[in-house]
Amino acid sequence: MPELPEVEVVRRGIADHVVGRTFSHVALHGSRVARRHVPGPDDLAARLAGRTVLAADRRGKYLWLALDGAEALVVHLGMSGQMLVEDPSAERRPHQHATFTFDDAGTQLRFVDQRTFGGLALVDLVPDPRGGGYVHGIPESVTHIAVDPLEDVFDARAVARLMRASRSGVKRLLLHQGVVSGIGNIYADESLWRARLHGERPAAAVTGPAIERLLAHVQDVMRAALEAGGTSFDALYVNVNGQSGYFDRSLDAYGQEGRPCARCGTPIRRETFMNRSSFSCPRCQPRPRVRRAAPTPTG
DNA sequence: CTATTCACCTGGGTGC
DNA sequence: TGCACCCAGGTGAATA
Repeated sequence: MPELPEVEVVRRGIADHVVGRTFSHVALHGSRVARRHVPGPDDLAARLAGRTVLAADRRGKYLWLALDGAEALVVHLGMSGQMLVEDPSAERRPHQHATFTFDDAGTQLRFVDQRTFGGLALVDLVPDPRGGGYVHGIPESVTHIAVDPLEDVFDARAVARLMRASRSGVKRLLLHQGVVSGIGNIYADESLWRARLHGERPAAAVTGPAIERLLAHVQDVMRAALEAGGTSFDALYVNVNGQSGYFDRSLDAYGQEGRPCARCGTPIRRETFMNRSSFSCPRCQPRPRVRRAAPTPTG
């Protein structure tokens, strides 16, 4: 599943191939891929033709191509989206929703997405209200997304303060893209394991320094995953050349149900949380004590 | 206002 | 072999 490190691998791959090139023709296959582009798919395809790519940028899990004319092609990979750089003569792939052809007759850019949770939109570029180092600004539709842990302007103390002001548990907050962006289920579980915190611990009951340590683990695990080319369990996540990352070999918690904890040997448990799975060590990450709002009447 | 739940989507896996 | 069902999960609209 593409979380920040996987999207960053894709961004780098795209940047190498498309920055400085000009679209000659964009074909959208079906209308769903452009459902977030309000004027519709025909408008999107028409307005992309002739535009030059100035940069490939990213915040959290949002990826965009900054274009001339102060607009950006925003790409969200959803759960299964891929951006592939391929020869125009290559056969069209199953679930290929968009084909970007350039005026130099070189490689094509293709958007492939099996589950179609991802999508494309053309959005105005505006100054970043959060002060990130984006030369071309950020898409207006990304302004509600928080700074991600790998940005220079990431402020762990500020995020810890925000988290501790909430009544939610730490995992729910890690997954909230308006608090800190780029974290999904995999890196949330990995960071919580490293920090020895159960995800359902109320953030308000964790000390500020402990939250900051948790966020430092988020940064560490994401940097390590990036170095390994990202995490993938199957062919759904691939880089622009169709290759898989291998960080899944380094996971300590996520997907490790029944395997011994690398610290203490206790079998990793799987719990249901927010209609998803959470993986943790029962010994290193004890569940929080259940707190009652009021004493239970006894008879 | 905040917090939580649910719809969206498809292929691979499993149980009968 | 077939078929029903479950599961993965990021996002944002809907709901409490």
